[in-house]
Amino acid sequence: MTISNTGRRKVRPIHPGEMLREDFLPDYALTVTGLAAALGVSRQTMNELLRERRALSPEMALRLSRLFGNSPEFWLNAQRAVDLWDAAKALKRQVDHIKPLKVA
Amino acid sequence: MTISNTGRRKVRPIHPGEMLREDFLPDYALTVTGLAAALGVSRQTMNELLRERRALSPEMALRLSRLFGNSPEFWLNAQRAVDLWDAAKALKRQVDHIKPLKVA
DNA sequence: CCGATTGTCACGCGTCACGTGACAAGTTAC
DNA sequence: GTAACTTGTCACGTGACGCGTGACAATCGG
Repeated sequence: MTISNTGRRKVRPIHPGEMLREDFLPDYALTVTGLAAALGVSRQTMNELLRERRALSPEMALRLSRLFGNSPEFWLNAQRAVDLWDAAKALKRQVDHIKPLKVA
Repeated sequence: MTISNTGRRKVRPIHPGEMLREDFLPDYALTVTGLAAALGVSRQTMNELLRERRALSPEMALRLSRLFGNSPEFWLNAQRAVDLWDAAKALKRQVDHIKPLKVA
């Protein structure tokens, strides 16, 4: 089982901004400004993404996948993992009230 | 190759609201109101999702997966497909301007 | 026949991704 | 050594969107 299973993780999944900041920026020798320019977005947008202050949007996933040659799903998988982790944490009580339907 | 590959599809992927409306509602004999109540959300929220007027949120994916016994990823995969399809359509020109980096 | 339920609309609220403009600190050029 | 530029970051405003509430006509059940 690939540990990407949701809701069972104890620690918050890696934010895509951390991947960018820790791996991609150094590997490709890019600055925040340079990356923003290469993607065609504002420096502010990249800055906030790198600092994990905002989520990675589908549009951003498209741009990054084009630039780095990977898939948009790669980026969105990472974002979805943290989205689900955060949502599960916030909605745990409410979701627990939902009674699973019988298999019919 | 599973045809879930992104950007190559000619037709817009199935919206999760259509899945709910066409498959799950009939199979489980649920009404919009009944589903909303079972999930703990407002009728308006379910109505707009079923009519494909809004996207399926991570929170909603959690609720649905709990109710129907499938994974949140199942629902979010469907939503992501349409998000990417829409984004690719809207940003095509801008994304085409991005020059892929050399493999370094 | 009347009350409850159903699907849908209009409205307002809070959140969030994004761009623009500005700023201090650091770097480069001359 | 100073002037010009670049870098990361902050503050502000905007449009989009998920969600709940209240109201409505139509339908259904007792």
